[in-house]
Amino acid sequence: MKFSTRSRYGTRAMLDLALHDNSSPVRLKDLARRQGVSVKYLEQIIPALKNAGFIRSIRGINGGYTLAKGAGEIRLLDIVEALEGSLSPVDCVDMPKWCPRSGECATHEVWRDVRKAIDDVLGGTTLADLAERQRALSEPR
Amino acid sequence: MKFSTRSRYGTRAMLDLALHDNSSPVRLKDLARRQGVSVKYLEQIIPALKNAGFIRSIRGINGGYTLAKGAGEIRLLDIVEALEGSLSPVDCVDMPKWCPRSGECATHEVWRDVRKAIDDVLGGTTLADLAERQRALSEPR
DNA sequence: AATAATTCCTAGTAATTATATAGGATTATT
DNA sequence: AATAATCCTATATAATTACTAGGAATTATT
Repeated sequence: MKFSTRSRYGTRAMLDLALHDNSSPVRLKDLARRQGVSVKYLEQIIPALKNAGFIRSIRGINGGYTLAKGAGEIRLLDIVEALEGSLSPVDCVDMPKWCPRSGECATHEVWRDVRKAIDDVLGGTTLADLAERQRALSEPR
Repeated sequence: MKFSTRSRYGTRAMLDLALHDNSSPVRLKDLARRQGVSVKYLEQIIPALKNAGFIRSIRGINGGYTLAKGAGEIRLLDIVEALEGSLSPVDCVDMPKWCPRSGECATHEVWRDVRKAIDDVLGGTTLADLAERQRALSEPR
């Protein structure tokens, strides 16, 4: 019941892009250095974010990545699901038929509740919210 | 981000024991048949529940398992953690030092919120609640 | 005392997933 | 033409998952 490093690194990458939004494209090299992840591994994670339509890439020299939408339109739920797959703690939540008991199983209902609770947290937080939290954390006091 | 079969089967096993509480000890054979799991696999899951103090075993012929406490005193959170380990979606939630960034990382806060949401659902549901839900589901209407 | 039915314990194993690394192809600026 | 970036595909390794197997220990019944 852990998120994979893909989700952790990928979410941090999205946050990094959000914080550098209104500047020139962010090079993978810089992103990797700031986040403490290898370029090669990030390179493998990024396509999922691109396919999901969250980021745009610019190739060639002076290339890099930028957000493809406003940070306020991207929910953390979407990011993590793009990287991790469904966040249902058991398969019967997404596919009731997957388990023949699901219709008459009380645990099924609880797993559904768990899923909803995760949805509410991650679905209620946008990348803009996350960036704001980050700025608050980094702010000198 | 899935529960293991240990958690799914183990929780169902606990529910089964709760539903057969005030009768003679439940044999693993019967439990396994009703839940559609092999005896051998359940045999491997059960010790975690016993070590956690949730069930009691009676050895020898006519042996089996019973709950060791009232169903109302056992939270699903405790059961799943006994079977699954910590439900924190990332290690930095339990061990902030595990990631050097945790003190200044906004994602850390969100992962903490996710953990809390799961805690609230699973910590707010006892085995007695689950059994009641199950009875309601099985009830003829 | 023997038998049978149960839990208990330890080890093994095949498949999958996680976490990367490697090498080179493609693209665009200068 | 050179350079610096993204893109694509393959490979490696370690850990985890989901079991299975075999037999030892225990206890009620006969």
